[in-house]
Amino acid sequence: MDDAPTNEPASRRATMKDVAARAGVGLSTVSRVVSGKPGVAPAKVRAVERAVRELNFSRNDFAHTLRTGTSATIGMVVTNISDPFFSALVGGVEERARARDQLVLVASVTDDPEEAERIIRRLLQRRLDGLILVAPEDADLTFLEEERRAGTPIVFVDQPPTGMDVDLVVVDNEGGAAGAVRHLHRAGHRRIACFAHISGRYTSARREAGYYRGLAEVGLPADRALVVSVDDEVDVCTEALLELSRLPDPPTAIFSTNGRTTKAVLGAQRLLGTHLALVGFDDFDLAVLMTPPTTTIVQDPEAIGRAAADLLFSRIAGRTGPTQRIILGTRLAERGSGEMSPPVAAVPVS
Amino acid sequence: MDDAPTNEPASRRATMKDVAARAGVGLSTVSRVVSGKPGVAPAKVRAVERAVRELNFSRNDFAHTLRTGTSATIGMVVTNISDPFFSALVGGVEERARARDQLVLVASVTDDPEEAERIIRRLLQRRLDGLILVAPEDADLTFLEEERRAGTPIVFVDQPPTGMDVDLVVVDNEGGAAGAVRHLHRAGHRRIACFAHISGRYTSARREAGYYRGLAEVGLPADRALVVSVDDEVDVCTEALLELSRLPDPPTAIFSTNGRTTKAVLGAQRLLGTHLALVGFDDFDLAVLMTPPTTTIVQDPEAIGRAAADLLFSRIAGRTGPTQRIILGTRLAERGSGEMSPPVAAVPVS
DNA sequence: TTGAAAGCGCTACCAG
DNA sequence: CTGGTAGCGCTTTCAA
Repeated sequence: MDDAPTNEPASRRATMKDVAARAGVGLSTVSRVVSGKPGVAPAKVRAVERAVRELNFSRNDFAHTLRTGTSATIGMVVTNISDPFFSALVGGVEERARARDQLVLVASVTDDPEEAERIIRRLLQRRLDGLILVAPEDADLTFLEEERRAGTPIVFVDQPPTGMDVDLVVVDNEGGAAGAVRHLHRAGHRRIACFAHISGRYTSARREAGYYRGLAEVGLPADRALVVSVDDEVDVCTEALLELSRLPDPPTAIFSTNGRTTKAVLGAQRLLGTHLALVGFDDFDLAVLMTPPTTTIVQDPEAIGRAAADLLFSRIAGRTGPTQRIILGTRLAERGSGEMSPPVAAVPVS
Repeated sequence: MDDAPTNEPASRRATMKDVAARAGVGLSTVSRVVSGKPGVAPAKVRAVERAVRELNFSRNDFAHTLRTGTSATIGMVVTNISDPFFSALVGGVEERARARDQLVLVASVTDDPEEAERIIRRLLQRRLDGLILVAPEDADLTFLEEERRAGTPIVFVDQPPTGMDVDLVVVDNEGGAAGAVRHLHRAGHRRIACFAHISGRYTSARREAGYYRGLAEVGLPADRALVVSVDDEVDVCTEALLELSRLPDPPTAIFSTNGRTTKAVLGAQRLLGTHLALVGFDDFDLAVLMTPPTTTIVQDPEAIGRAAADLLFSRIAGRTGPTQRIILGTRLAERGSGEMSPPVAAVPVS
């Protein structure tokens, strides 16, 4: 019946004005206390803090950002958040952002380049302090130049956009792939096939290039017949495996250019009952539980994320100068699947 | 020397005022065109659109939100974005949000309950339209009640907060676990161990309860000695396995309460060379490539995400009424690891 | 040390 | 149909 606060109605959120009224001080004083600015009498500080607590006040970030022009938020765009590689990447960025008390606005886009552009534009409307981006293949990202000029730092990860000079964090795809080939050669293999992901994404292409470089390094001839284009489907890999087996001089080992392809090859080999040696780019969870355990080229997605975040924050902090590209190394995790398989059967001599 | 735009300086971003000036119309007209409101002369619409393009204008979302009070953004808090389960969950939410042209602000928190509260508060300062939350264990979330009363819809997923009546989406943990036990019983197992995750998180506890229910359903006695607490470490699981094997009447099968534990058990069995039957809650990528392929209780994290998003959006749209809890079913993916292992060796009779 | 007041860029309500 | 104008909640001069 009276105006005592009942429980139901969605009570409007408290603003600084409310706090000021309650604490019996001016609006500016509240602002100063809330943002931790010095030069306020201790008594008033206490009064304000009490009012804040009582009113459950929390500053409206939108008003704050509108006024100051800085949002304490960075954006991140990945092509597929469900992919463990990308989610680990986000994890690395999150970690660094948290340390700086920044929020990360993550958007996951599909392969549709138009949609990617729409989402990125949406993100940018947020007047983010900066942006970390896995460039969607085929997307026209030139509008981002504009954005960078307007003052939003942008860092690309995993793969660079075409035709732009940008801050970038990638791994040494070529070096890693070459190392895989050297490893297989050392194990005695002379016919090494390459399963390249058909999409021809930047990383696959670099890794295929590394495959050729590795062959050259160990003095093996490059044979186009040994390079097949596949995707992550087991069927497709099975088909490719079959075709390879019909070659006059079939391969004894496979290098696969990415994690999903490696898993598909594993599935195909199981289906076919074949046991070609295998080294795959990208580590995965259960590699060690395969039979035999799968040797992989390991990259550290969290480290990539951290490096990208560090680079971005240094730009946000005002570092100028030429664009920077950071190339992270890879590591060979040797687990046995690269070895020459025994000539006939797997039955050990007892 | 003159004021022609050179390339270097970080040119201030265009505002509606700039667009209005350029197009020779009023500010309100620009606002109308930009937000697609009807009732503007076609000629002016075109003029504004041209100016927008020329100035590369994009609406400042902060000002928009400040004015309208709605941010077209929902928040999502997960405990570990790098976990494939949670990233798939986010993927499901993203999918639905995208369809509604909403952005998702994802924050990943650690196990530290204080930090979780800080991050959630930060998120809430953004005046989000709604929040989807995986309740961090042990965190005191009562301050969220306040928030809900202030009008921010909140949906919990995967596990409910303690002591709050909330909108919720979970899977039928108990039913799934009971199904696993029934499956093992059907395969002939009479001594079934349960590997429960030590943290005692909600899901593990529910699944352990389901294990007991399953035993009861098939008329098997509950034996506390068969229930062990483990984490995701291979060592710990190895130890547990060893201990179990020393029992006078050792188990012939294992039910494991979550994906990470299942993988650890797999690793432990490989280490020990044991081959107990195994059914694990949570599916994983390479289950089919294990030897034998691992039978799992499958839940669909993307479906959980979608359901949570739908529930949230219906609240945002104004649906009132009692809280709703949605329980999603699980599915048994039978792959062979639940079968009775052959009495002696795995060598087939030729 | 403090409060009043002028906006940040936008929307929505006016009167025309 | 259109433009002027009053704020959304906050920060930041500027005087007092």
